[in-house]
Amino acid sequence: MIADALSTAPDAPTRQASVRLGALAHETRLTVFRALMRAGPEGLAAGALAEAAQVSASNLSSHLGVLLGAGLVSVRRDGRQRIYAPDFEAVRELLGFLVNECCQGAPEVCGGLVKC
Amino acid sequence: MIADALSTAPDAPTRQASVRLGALAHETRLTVFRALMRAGPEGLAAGALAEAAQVSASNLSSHLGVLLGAGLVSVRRDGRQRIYAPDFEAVRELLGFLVNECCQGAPEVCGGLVKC
DNA sequence: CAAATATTTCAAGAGATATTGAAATGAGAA
DNA sequence: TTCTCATTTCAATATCTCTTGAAATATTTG
Repeated sequence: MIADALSTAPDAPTRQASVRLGALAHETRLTVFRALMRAGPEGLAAGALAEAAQVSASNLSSHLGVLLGAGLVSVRRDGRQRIYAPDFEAVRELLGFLVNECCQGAPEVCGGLVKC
Repeated sequence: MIADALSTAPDAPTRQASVRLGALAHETRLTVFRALMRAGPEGLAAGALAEAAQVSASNLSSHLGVLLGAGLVSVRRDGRQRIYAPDFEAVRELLGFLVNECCQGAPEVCGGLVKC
């Protein structure tokens, strides 16, 4: 599909949002993602995440690949471990997309949501 | 699995959030959901949604079933059409879950997000 | 260098989801 | 009643996604 001027392909933000939502739409990945958000920019090693989520290293690794592919996390190497950290900008984008969607129809849905 | 005191099954909110995220994690469904949010409580007929998302009636119907199963939308019958409407309470719950997760690690991610 | 550690990659099988088109259902209109 | 319209249900197929375990890779330590 080189040029699809006549098709109704969803726009890029919608596509990206659905990829990111899909990345979070798995209990193991959501658990891992929550742990990373709690950990903050420092991040956590893959091993620590495997333990937190109670899954095998290889299973975890494939889930981390999905989160990475969605751009929700990043990795860096530290010695023999790999440290994963949340990508806050991506999270902000995703939340912004959802909030904007919901506010269009119902501002009251969002009001009072952010109580940081 | 009647009693899983020793297992590390994710808690109910996490499970519910992952089901709802999964329901939104599809371009057709996300498009449909956006249209419903924009339409507001009045909702939209299945036919209108099929046209908006450019998919067949039967394909749309199965996607609506997923959104319904996740509790993100409700249906009512009006003559021979079925009108779908967003469930704002469910949306609020989901956004609240995400925002709380992200605020735990990084309050600044959420700040200034709600500009309704 | 050899051993140990942390993690990823790969391949295979299982399971879940998506897409189609045809048939069924349930109104309302003629 | 019979026709048409709006929508769902069903069954079949196709396509992803998950999970596993074994093997590969990279890095530090002895």
